Amino acid sequence: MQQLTVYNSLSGKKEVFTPITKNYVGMYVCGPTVYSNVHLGNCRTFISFDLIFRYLKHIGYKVRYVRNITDAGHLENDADEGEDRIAKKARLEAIEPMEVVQRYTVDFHKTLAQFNNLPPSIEPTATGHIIEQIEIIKSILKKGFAYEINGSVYFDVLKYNETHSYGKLSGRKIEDLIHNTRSLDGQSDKKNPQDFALWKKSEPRHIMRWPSPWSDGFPGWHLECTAMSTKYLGNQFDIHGGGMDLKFPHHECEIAQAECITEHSPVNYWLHANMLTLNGQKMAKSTGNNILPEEMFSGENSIFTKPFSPEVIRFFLLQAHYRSIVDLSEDALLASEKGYNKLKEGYLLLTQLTSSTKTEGFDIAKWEELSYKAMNDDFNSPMLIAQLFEAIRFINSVNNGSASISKSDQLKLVGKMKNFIEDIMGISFGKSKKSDLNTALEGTVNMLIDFRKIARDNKDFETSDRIRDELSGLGIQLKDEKDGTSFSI
RNA sequence: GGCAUCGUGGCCGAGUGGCUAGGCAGAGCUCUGCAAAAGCUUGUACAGCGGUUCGAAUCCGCUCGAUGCCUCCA
Repeated sequence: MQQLTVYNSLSGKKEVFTPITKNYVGMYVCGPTVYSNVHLGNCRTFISFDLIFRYLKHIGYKVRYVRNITDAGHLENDADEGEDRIAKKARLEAIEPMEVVQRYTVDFHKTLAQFNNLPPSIEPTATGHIIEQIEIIKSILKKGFAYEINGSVYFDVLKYNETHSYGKLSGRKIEDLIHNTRSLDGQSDKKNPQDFALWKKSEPRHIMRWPSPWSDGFPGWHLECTAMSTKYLGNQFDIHGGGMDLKFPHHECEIAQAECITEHSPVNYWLHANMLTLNGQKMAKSTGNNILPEEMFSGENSIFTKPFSPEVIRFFLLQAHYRSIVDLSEDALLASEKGYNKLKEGYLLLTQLTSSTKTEGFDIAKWEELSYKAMNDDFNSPMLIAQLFEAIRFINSVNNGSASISKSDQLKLVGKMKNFIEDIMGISFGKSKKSDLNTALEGTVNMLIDFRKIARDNKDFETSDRIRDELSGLGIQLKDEKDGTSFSI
């Protein structure tokens, strides 16, 4: 087995992946803020890391995958004017904050399940780790890298930068930050605009609040990920992932928070999934440039002329590398849908192939090697898909009689294809699988095929075409092959 | 303005210093009663301009363009 290499955002290079503890991987991925329905752009990131999680497990690692739920602590504007996002939404809808959290957490889980994502090993919530966050703030204060003003605590970026390097993940220099950080009007307690909140004192109207040594308030956003990742994965762990848009300032701040206490890098490999765009622009909750998965599945949206299934969308996303920007367009989805169907047909055909004494026209060992090579090269799913289509071409050739496969190779290939398609890529073929047809309906279609054959033998093409066309209208496609007629849905 | 990433054939999208990515669409052929499906054949693409090199789309520089981040964001 070749070595796995991953692109580390911290070094800007592909590096050989070596876990801290042999055979074990600790992976933390920043989860969603649950104040609205998860949109398709959010899903892309989680599908990307689902691929990574699945592959790490497949090649034998025991993976602890931690993905948080942010249910408190997101500042909406600049710190001092900010209010908790969850709380604001709750007030607008006159319900409890935790009701908002519950509703959108359920939506999040349901949506990811539709995309066939595996659940993470641990899914901690920010509100469940207030105590841990307070402890970290105490440590940072003790180290002298934070200061308290009016009940709020801020991280002192300039002070930290004197002995550490703030900006090493995103390639920023502190001077540029000082020069470029927008200073909003209003009475900020912060010493410097680039400082960030560790603890915020709640205003009286604020519903979500917890007691702390400094004030009744709530923790800063960056802190929760530090608290939850280190609690479950240790002060130093293997992989930290998230969307590209979190690189700065969120992940940069996480590094600062952890390093100023432990004096070593908290994360060995930083992995960032790139954005999904719509009309060439990043999808975002705030701008309204987004589409919900449910709107894609149902077709009830103003962007696409037809619905697309979760399986097709997942396949579409995996056809691009996780580090490239993908633009959502009807043409691209349509092409993927056809490709997905071709893959499905070939995959289902494989088990039904008539085997020969030996395999000709395909080198399964070489094919398998190239397939793993693709995934070992920074999880290159598009290249793996290209390999899958090589196998599909071979399967179709066997079906046509221009290639052959032995019984043992057939069994072997079935297993490998299942590994790559279902286990690693998480692609399923949903309800349209022919085996899911109930036997009565399948028998009926086969009966119609028999009648059509009789008609064709009698050169009654009017009848035979009518059977074919009407079945086609019902979504059942007949395929005349050398030794009879088969069908697919 | 600063930082970062990217710019590949009709569309989507990998990739490497010299060897076919793949999918969709198109063309021709085979098969077929006709189709569809499938198979075979077919596309001299790598933003522009310089430079390094025996050789660059792949390395370097510049120009142009796009996107992301610099404020919450997957």
